[in-house]
Amino acid sequence: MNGYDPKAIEPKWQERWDRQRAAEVDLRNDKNKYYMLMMFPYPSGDRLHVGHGRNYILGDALYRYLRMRGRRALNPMGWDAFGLPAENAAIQRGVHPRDWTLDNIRVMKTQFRRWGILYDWSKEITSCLPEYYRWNQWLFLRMLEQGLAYKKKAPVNWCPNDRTVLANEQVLEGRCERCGAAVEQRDLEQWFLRITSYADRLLAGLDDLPGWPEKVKVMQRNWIGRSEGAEIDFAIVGAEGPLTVFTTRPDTVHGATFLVLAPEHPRVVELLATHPERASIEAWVDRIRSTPRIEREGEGTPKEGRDTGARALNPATGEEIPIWIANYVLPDYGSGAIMAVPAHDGRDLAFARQEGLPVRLVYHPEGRDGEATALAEPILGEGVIRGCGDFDGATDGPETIRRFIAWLEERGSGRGKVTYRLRDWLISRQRYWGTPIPVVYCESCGIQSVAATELPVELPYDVELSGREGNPLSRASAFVAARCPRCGGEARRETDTMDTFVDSSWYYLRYLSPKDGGRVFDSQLANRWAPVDQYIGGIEHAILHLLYARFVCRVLHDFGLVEFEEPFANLFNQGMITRFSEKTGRIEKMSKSRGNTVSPDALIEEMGADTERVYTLFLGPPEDEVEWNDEAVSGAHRFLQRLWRVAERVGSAPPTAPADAALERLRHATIQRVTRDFERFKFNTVVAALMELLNALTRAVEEKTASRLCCEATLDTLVQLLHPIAPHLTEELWERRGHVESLLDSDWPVADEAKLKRDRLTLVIQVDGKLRDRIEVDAAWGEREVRAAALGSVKVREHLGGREVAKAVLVPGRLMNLVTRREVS
RNA sequence: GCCGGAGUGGCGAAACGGUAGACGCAGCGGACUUAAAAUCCGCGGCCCGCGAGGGCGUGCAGGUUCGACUCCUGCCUCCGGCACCA
Repeated sequence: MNGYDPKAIEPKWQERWDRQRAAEVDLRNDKNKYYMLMMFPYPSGDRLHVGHGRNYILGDALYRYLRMRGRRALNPMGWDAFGLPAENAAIQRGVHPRDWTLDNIRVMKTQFRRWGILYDWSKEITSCLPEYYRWNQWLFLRMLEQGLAYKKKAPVNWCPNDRTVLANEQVLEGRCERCGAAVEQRDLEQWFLRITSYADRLLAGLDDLPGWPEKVKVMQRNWIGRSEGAEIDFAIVGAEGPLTVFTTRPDTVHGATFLVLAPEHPRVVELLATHPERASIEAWVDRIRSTPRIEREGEGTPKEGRDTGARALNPATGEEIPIWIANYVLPDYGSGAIMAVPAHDGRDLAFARQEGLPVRLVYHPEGRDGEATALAEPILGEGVIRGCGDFDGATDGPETIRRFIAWLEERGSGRGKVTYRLRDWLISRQRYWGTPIPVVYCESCGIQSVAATELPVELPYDVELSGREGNPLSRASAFVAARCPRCGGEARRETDTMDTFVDSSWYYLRYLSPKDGGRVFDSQLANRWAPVDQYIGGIEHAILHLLYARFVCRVLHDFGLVEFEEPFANLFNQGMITRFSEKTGRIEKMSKSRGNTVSPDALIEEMGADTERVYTLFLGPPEDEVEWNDEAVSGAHRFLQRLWRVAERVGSAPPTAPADAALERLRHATIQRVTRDFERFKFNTVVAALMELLNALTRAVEEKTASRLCCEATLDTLVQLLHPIAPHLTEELWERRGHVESLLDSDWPVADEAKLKRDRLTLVIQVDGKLRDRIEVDAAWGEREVRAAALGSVKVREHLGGREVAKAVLVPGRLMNLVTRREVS
């Protein structure tokens, strides 16, 4: 045998796995099925670095483990292939997005292969190909038909850099999630999906997901943002129709001393119609409306407002109160209008003080009477109602709120109402590289769906990608020109494309029948294989992708296409890999832009993919953020080299030797530990346990303390347990040991309880909880015998110092604690 | 501000309420070598002590317990999410 040479071994096994189609699953048999899935990647064109490697290596280790445990594991892979970078590459380098993307996919595939990662490539999907995206269009049309897709003119988030609109979820702190540019507000006609009508189901469903990290569920709950309260109608003096506000505190309606509308509120124009300074106020409204979100909604943003001059009637007091417009009221929450109760709300109080508006107490704090005019802080959660008739004496709490709602409903001036923070999902994008929205505009028939038989609406290949303002598709006249499916007349094709999160909202179902040209997916297979048993991906999708996928799953459920409502039974979020960045001078997430990436190519060249895999998994718990240490990689490499060397020498062990039982015990204990840790995703301690076993085996072989048979059995076990983590090396050793079948098809070792037993063991003796001695005891001994033996120890007697033992606690197999203090009674 | 999560050697970390620091990196000492690399063996929390040994130690302060890194209460620091959501 030669030394350990990963450069020879790794390609050999990669080729063999390819040839054997090692990961291909026949879906007709779903016995013992396990659907595992990595979030499909965007083929970005940047070569994958070791930080990316973590996800894929983690998934592959799980996959191989499942296979060895006898599961029929499905592990497909595909490409989230639409998106802006492809279009930007086209603008910058003149490559067509399609060619650029498909090239990147080829490169990424070879990188996966070099890592020794197994996917069922017969199920591959690529979202930018019409075979896939036609079903996005189909889904859209079904949703349009059901009223779940609609078009409306609304103030939307506009990214001036990417020159497209964004969904709410894609705006982080007022900035574009992709490029970081400050998002502006524009009024545009856009397509939306009605996710809000699923808000309650999406919220309730979270309670049925025990296999999801609590953190993700909390984030989704906050995002959906359910709040209970009431709508209250305020009549406008001298105008038709009431102004409706939403409030969570209908019990403070008597304290509402003015109303405030968002500048976008539809009645602003009407209320300002007769105002003497109408022009200047409208100019102010326009300025607020076009302010970037980050400036308008930032915490430190000063409150600004204008009095409309119009007045409303407080339905509780009958009093006339002014109607204001202010920047601190959000247009797209509740009804875009609030009743201001300065006495009991900090924001209203600040605004009232600034503008000199009146403050009226509803809840009067005990012993601090008549302070309303001097109030510096709002009264929250204390006090008793006064001056409100029948409600007098009530205290702040849900019961009082319920009474007020009942009272408002009785009088017809309000009703209980639940509001969500969640907005409808804006899916229109003014970009080329996405799924065309399949509708046409006809002069006489209006918006018309493209007929199902006309799908897919294919993205034209030849378009001019110049980076100019506006969607390149709208300048592709051959694409825009269409026929109205209803009247046959001339029509204009929709040029908006879909948000790429539409692609990823149902792709896990398409993997099950990727080539089916006749339907979106095979429902029967979907009901047998889905939901996905284990989904793995980054925490950055906690809201965006995972919420959309849960929504679309329910839609498909309601269409009768799947029986389940939750797409992913278990979710695992791996942590990211960090490294010191010369550029920023800090330890940061590994990424090309921060210039702190480590390329796997050189690493694999030098030490092999197995070394990278072992190191990556050994680095720390998979869910934690871990720092890449260039020097520490060699430890993983040394481990594999030592394994190789011991495999070469194992044959030299003697036929019989004294310490077989000890090595056997460790072998079985390791099987138990490793199996448990694989189940818990603790790959780092799996590696540690295997290092310990190897250390023991090496010692036994070197010192000739265990027999050849025993050493070989230990080596075989070690090789099997290590296979999910270092697949190439272990396959090679397994083959050299004379095994014929692939390790993937070998049976996972089972720990033998009997082998774990021992006759004598070392027990720790504590005196008053402090370790004082270790003694050899018979495993069968009970408390009495152990206690006698413990008292036989000189050290123990010294520490007892003649005191009486009040109590002796025996933890079998571990320790005995001798307590001298008496219980205090 | 609200909601999560985390604080353990020089570093990455481990530890069903039961011997804190397994495993590894870096370091130190030694073997092999003309030498170096590679490899192998040994040491390694802090303090006192020549030593045997003893004391202290898991962010801080308390509590529960025979026994607490682990459970409870209060605080500090860091990280993440949300944030004028009425």
